[in-house]
Amino acid sequence: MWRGMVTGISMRKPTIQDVAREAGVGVGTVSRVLNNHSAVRGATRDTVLKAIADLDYTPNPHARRIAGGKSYTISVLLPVVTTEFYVRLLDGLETAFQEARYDVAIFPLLDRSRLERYLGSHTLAYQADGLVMATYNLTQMFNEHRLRTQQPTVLVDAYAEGVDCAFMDNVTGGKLAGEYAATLPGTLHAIWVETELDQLFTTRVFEDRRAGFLKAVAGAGREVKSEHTSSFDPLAARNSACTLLDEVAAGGGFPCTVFASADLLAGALLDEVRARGLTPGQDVRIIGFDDQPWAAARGLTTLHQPVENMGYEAAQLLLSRLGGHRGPARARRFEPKLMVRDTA
Amino acid sequence: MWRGMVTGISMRKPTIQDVAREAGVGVGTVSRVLNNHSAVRGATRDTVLKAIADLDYTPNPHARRIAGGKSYTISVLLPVVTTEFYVRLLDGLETAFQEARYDVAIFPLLDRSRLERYLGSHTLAYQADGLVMATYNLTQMFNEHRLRTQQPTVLVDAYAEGVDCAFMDNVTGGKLAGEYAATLPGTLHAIWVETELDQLFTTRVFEDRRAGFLKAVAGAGREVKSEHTSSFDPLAARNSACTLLDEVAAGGGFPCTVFASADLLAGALLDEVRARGLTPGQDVRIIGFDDQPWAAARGLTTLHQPVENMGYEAAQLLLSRLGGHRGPARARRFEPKLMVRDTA
DNA sequence: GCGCCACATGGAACGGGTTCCATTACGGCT
DNA sequence: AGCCGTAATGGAACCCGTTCCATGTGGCGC
Repeated sequence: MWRGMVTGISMRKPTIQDVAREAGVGVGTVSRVLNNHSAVRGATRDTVLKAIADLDYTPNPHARRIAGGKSYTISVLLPVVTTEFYVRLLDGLETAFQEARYDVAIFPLLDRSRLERYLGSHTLAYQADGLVMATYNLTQMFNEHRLRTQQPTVLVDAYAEGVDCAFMDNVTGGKLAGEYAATLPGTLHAIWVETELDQLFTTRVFEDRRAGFLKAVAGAGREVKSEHTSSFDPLAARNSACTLLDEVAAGGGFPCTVFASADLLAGALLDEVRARGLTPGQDVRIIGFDDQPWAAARGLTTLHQPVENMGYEAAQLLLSRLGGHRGPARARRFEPKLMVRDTA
Repeated sequence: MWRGMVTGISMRKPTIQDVAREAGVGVGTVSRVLNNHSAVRGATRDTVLKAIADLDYTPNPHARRIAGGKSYTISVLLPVVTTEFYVRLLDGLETAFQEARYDVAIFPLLDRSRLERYLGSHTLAYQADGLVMATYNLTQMFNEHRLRTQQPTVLVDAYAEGVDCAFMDNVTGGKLAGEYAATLPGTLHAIWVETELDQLFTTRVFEDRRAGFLKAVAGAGREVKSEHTSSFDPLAARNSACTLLDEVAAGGGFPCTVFASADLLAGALLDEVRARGLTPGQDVRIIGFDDQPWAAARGLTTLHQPVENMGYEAAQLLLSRLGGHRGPARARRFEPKLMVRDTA
């Protein structure tokens, strides 16, 4: 039920017929304008656009779907929607799909059973025209699903042969941190996140950051004095910060430089450094990773990941397939960027 | 594009026409069977259902929407989707709506700007046939939205005059905790969660639990020796546990009974009790609140909230409005249930 | 046996887009 | 001026359920 905004009088929601009549053209022309099927004269297009604006017309998405025989919907499968990373990823994805007049349906599937329920379900899986999967390793079930549905698919934050992918180059990220750290005075240290091994997700992130970091440091002729680990949780992060600082104090003392491979770790370290009356960026130089929203405010030197951009480009890969593009699988690699601020 | 499962040969997805032909009836009859419009003879219904099964037919939701002139979609607005509480709430909501052949669109809107963007948006807001709002306080904007769209609305985990509501009775929850705690030996203590005052959300939860608890304890002729607060975060919870235990040790000593008004607090307390070599359920009796998934495993005595049930009933309230029910706003109250386990 | 009514059923019209074919308009060429 | 080809355009047919009206059926009462 639609009601006119101004008058409050009940009136039908305008249809493409109304627009066509208002603009003095045929419905086909209006449809062509809406979908950018370019065979429309400029003047005609303007008339139509004016009529659309005048009537405050919005095309009915359901009618479009049934007429077009497509759902104009993309399924996005990801572990959770509330972390910084996925919020930004969705931002990029949604921007791109919106431009192309596709809807996005988001499925937060945190465990294998939910993922498999999705992949096995007719109703859900057949509904979409395309599939975006973030951070998942490809299971056997996925391959069956893909074969069955023939759905164009793109992987984000993951890599596999034979599928379009967009992923962050964490090795380069670690390398950038390492190269910069090698130029700083004092002993070198690192804290890594130890991820519980879940086959379901791509968990090479921290291994990659580590590989890049160690290689770069070694390449600069320096050595890493100590490496620590922590789980991804504030309490554990604070503990590992304590351990590290105790060790440095007991050893050669300050200054030192620490690559904290996630901003969560870097933040906890920063807290502990301050709590001990030490000066960040002087006694203890800290390089984080992620560029969380608070990082700039707290002056944290860290690696910024172009996550929105990655999402946008992933969507483009999928859209090109939906537009009929054939050819071998493509992979897009994205590089983090070092943001030098106060802490290092 | 739909492909037959068995043969792999490309074939059209079956339509209601196909079903009608297969069953030897008219399309109207098939539609009536699908929608339980009861004026169908039992035998005919069976024939139709068999045809549906044989053809593996699923109705096209988009066609249904455009033909029915409704979206058959309910918008669910909530702060986040990943916490235990909302996962369970959604479970109940989705069960009920699925039974009624309604789809659910979930909008996690954590801040005011996003909520207002939703409420102000034509496209989003008009799309749905009904609205479920969880945990939000009603803003001016909501009232305008409701007036404009005339959408049936139900509030969950919140209460307001003039709107259908379903909410958890935290006062009774606190009362149950208090009554039980009053029967236990030793001094009585409590830890409350201090919520930052956000006008956007209903944050009376802990006030209500406190009111119920204090009243019940007083009613049993006992007194609360000390009350503590903590923010909702593991680190702070652990700290407040330390403070409390220190205080008890310095005072009359053990045993004592603690009502930790959220399982997060109770868990941290349990950790600290164990860390100090004390025996939970003996030296320190702990009553939590929430019945998190791990609570049973760790033997935590706590209050279980029938959250799924609340979601289900909230959906029923909305569905009855969608079915044309008139009449004054109704409120459904749900009571937590005490789960006595090892810790108290 | 006849008339009625309630119930059951078939199917046309409809809803709002997309697609495609037939038609028109127009610029360019002889 | 006359002809042609192409770009632009109108609109019918179509997509797939729902709804509603007209038709058909059976049972019941007299």
